[in-house]
Amino acid sequence: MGRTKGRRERLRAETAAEIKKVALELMTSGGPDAITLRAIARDMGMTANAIYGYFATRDDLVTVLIDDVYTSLAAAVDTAWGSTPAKDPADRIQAWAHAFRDWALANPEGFRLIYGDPVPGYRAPDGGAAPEAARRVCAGLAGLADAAWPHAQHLYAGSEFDWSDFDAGLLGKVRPAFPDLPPAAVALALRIWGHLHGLVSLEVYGHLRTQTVSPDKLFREELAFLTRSLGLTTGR
Amino acid sequence: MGRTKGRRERLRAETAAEIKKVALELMTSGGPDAITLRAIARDMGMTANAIYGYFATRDDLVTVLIDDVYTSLAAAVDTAWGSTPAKDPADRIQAWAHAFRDWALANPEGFRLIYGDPVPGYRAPDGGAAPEAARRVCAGLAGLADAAWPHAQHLYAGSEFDWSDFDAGLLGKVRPAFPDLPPAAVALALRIWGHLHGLVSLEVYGHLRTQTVSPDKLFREELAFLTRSLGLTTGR
DNA sequence: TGTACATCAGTGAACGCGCGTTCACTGATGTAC
DNA sequence: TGTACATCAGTGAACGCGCGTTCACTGATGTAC
Repeated sequence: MGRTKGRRERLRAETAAEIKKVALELMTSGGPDAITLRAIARDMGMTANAIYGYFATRDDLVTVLIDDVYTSLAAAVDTAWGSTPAKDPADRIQAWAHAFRDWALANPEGFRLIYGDPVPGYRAPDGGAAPEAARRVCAGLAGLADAAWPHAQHLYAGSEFDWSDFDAGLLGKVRPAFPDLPPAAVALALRIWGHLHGLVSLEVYGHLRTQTVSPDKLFREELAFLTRSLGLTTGR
Repeated sequence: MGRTKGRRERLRAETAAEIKKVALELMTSGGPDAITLRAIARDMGMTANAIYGYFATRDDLVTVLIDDVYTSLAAAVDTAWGSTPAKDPADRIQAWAHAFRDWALANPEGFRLIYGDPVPGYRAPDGGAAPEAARRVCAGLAGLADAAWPHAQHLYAGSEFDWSDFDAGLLGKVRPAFPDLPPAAVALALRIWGHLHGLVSLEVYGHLRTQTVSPDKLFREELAFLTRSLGLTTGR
């Protein structure tokens, strides 16, 4: 009896998952506004209004999509970080960065959904899992700077940054987790984010593939220079 | 008679320019797919079909928009580069990079149009000014690497790149202009592009403003580290 | 085990909307004598 | 300078389309006795 009920629930969950999967696939081929209930239904061999049994509205679907996708990115980078020994900062940084890129290449629609043009007509609601996932990614970046800081801090003696340069919300996330991090290191974290985001988004949006056939080699060289410039030696 | 004819032509050109301006404004507030003939016409107090007097089709309008915008970016970076003395590579690099960022911040819609999600349903035609503008921006980046290479090349002794890593089209643009540039320097140019693109696109898409109130300071520090890591000293 | 009932995933027709595009037109601006 | 004509920017109605969403419904799946 629990069994039969479980079966219905499982089918429900599978259909909901398929709706999300198809929505992301549609986005890959046609941009964020290709996520239409009718197109999803068409792909699944259903009628459009069947989707209302799973999501109250199109915006609800998009919200769940963003939450899912963001959480999956956060999990990917956290896992990579956690499964590298803490004593080797260069390896940890490289693991985090590679996890970031690998996730983006495996989920290009997700990357666009999070970091690209907003879905037309969509406004993010207050709740949802996305803010928490954003916090984790953000804390991950701060962790990169934190790991490197003991070796790199002498390079930042002349940094012009102080706490007032940063958003209070960001500091609220970062300072409790990394109490020893100075403003210059937070700026370093943002710069590292810029480096990673730049190469990855050029690649996801197809601008890099038209220039080089070896984007991974480029990314590896980027990380080699990054860790070297932070005074770290790497085992990789 | 040349006068009166000139007047009509001037009015025509002004209307065409206004259509393009309004189209970009619409994109700012609503993403690329907010560029609809009806919305443009509404903003201008015209009927939608009046636009057909200026552009044969909506895709035509988008094509002209992209051409215009890309050409204006190419002009901005070329001008900045050209108006800095060749003897000071660090200054030239910083001028080029700042021109890139300043242009993007002044034309965020343009930046998204060139580097962001494609306009839904739009396919770029073969002709147009965009490829030429892309070539100029690309050559500009190669110029950055070229300027820095004499000072920086010792850092790239172990580079794994060779000519086969790059797209033939890219090399066709770059090698004639910079015949002395080795593969490692082309990779450097792409990495620099990544750094600039990363910070600028994070800023244009609003991800940086939620973290720091001083994105210019961050960009300046980025360039300071870049030129320093390339073995260049700067007068700025 | 068999039958009557409840649940509920999905249907099919319909709504109002904004879109790109076409068409026949109007009326002001400019031209020719 | 005055009049007849040509140009051409913009109008207004209409088309077919895909969209989100609502509604009353059907029919298979599961439940209770």
